[in-house]
Parts: sequence; C-alpha cells; structure tokens
Amino acid sequence: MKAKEEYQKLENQICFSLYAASRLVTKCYKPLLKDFEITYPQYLVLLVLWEQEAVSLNFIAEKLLLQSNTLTPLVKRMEELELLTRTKSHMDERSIIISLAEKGRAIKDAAIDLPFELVSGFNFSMEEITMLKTLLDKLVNNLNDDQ
Amino acid sequence: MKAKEEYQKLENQICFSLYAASRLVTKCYKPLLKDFEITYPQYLVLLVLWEQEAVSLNFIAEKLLLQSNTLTPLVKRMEELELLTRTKSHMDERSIIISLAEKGRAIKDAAIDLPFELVSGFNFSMEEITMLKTLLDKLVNNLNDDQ
DNA sequence: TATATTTGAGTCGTGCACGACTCAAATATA
DNA sequence: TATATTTGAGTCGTGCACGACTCAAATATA
Repeated sequence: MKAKEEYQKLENQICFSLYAASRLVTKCYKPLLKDFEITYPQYLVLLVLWEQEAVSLNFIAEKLLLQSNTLTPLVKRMEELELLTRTKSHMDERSIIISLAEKGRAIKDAAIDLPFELVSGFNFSMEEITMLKTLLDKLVNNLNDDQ
Repeated sequence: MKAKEEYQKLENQICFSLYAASRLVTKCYKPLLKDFEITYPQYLVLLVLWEQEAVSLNFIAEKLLLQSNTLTPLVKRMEELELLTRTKSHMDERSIIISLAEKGRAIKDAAIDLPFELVSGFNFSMEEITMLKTLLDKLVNNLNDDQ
C-alpha cells in the first residue's frame, strides 16, 4: 500500500489513463471517418441505426449513454447531412423516430473494415483486447447502475 | 472468429466501451470536484502542479497529452479562478510558466482522499484496477508513439 | 374523470477538445 | 552571420457533453 500522496500523482491515476486513452482512440478514428465526413459520435449513432433502421431518439440515447441535450443537436446535424431523418411518432407524440437514410446506409458497407483498421493500431494481442473490453464493460455497468 | 458484420455492432466495439467508461468516470468526478469548484481537466492541471509548482505550459501539455489550443484557454480560466498564475519565461520568451497559486495549493490537502472515493465507486478488486490501468497505459503508449 | 406526476425532447449556457492556422522567438543550416 | 526551419503559445471555428431548466404529452393516482 502506497502513501496517500502517491495517488495524487498523475502517473498513478487510472482515471487519467482512461481519459487519455479515450481521447487518443477518438483521434485515431478521425482520419478513417474523414472519408465519410462524419465524427466519432455520429459514427456511434450510425452503428445503432445499422442494427435497427428506425428507433426513437430515446433508444439511441440509452444505447450510447447520452442525454437528449447532447443527442438532439447531434442528430439534427446528421439530418442536415442526409444520413438520417427525424419524424414524430404516432404512438407517442412526445417521441421522435430516427430513421436511417440512404447516405447513412451506404456507409455501413464502405466502413466494414473500420473496426479492424482501428483496433490493429492498438498493437494488442487478442487476449489483451478481450481483457480490456471485459474490464471496461464491467466498469460501465458498475458506474451506470449507480445512477 | 466472428463475421465482419459482428464487429459493426455497438456491443462488440471496445472503443465504445472506452468512450462510455471515460465519460461516466468524468461524471463521477463532478460531485466530488464541485466542493472545489473546478472541472476534471482543471483537476488534472492541478495534479501536475502539485508535483512541480512551476512548469511551462508545454510541459503540462505533454503530461496531459493536450494541445496548446485546448490548454491555453483552460489555464486562463484557472488564472481567473486564482488557482495559478501565468508569467513569461526569461529563458525562452516564447514560453509561458504556469505557477501554482495559494488557492490551487489549498486544494491539494483538501482533495487528498478524492482518488479513493472515486475508485471505490468502481467496485473493482485491486487486481482488476491494476490490470485495467496496465492495459490502458499500454494502449496510451502504443497510440501516442504512432504520432 | 380531474389532478398530480412522470417522461421524451428540447433550449440555453459553459467548458472542453481539436484541426487549421498565425506569429514571434529560438535554433539550425548554408 | 544571414536565411531557413522549428518551436511555443496563441486565435478561430466547429462539435460535442452536460447541468439546469422548460414544455407538452402520456401515465398514475386520488
């Protein structure tokens, strides 16, 4: 057990490692996503829509752990880029249905190799990737349940 | 080995786990940092200054892996909060020296338990924390060297 | 069934984060 | 030593990310 002060050093802070890793990974996406002229959060919205072509804004928000005040302007920008469309739900007049548009659908096949190109840059073994993902998912679950 | 399409699913994307975990952790900091009226990036700058009371802006940038266009406005806000001071270096007229001010120094002792409060919320074993930090640091090194 | 509560999407304001770029000072090179 | 190159900090513009809040529609409760 180290002294308390040791944990106030940047190099001993797991949270900084997480923060730095996340930003570096997002930066790695930039050149790969540039071909499609989308940002990383926009790519995440497309990932959701590639699994289900039409879902509520609230559904995307829950999947991505984002709030409406982040997601609303994000999907509005994506609507302007003609990647998706926004329509009111008839079932629930409060709800907005986000539907994949042709341009958004076209990216799915074009970006099929993107996950591999990205992760290959990690220079990680299969075991390391699996271990890291398992730990991160556990952390996300633990932190998300608290709220 | 799964089919290529499987890796386009959100739940199979390690990068999303990383992005979500990072945002959730930053959110956990918010109530703890509120006592000191600072943000998480501001806390990181203080961590650097608590190790060395006066360093160049460039030094902080390298430690935090941030660029000057992010760090300059960040430290200017911290200067207004009287957490630190900004002075020109005499050795190198291009360089700005960031020095810890009294208010910033006072937070060091007051926030001594913060790393423990934060990490205890992870609900992780010592082994899991060590493993996760090791993997994240390796990832940061691998991605940072490429640039 | 009238009223209270909850819920989904949204606005507003602030603080990062970063690409592209500028500018002056320092350093390297012809 | 004059010129070219590099470097440190900065401006500008855009896109998140989120706390605090609003508002209307849906749902729960008296």
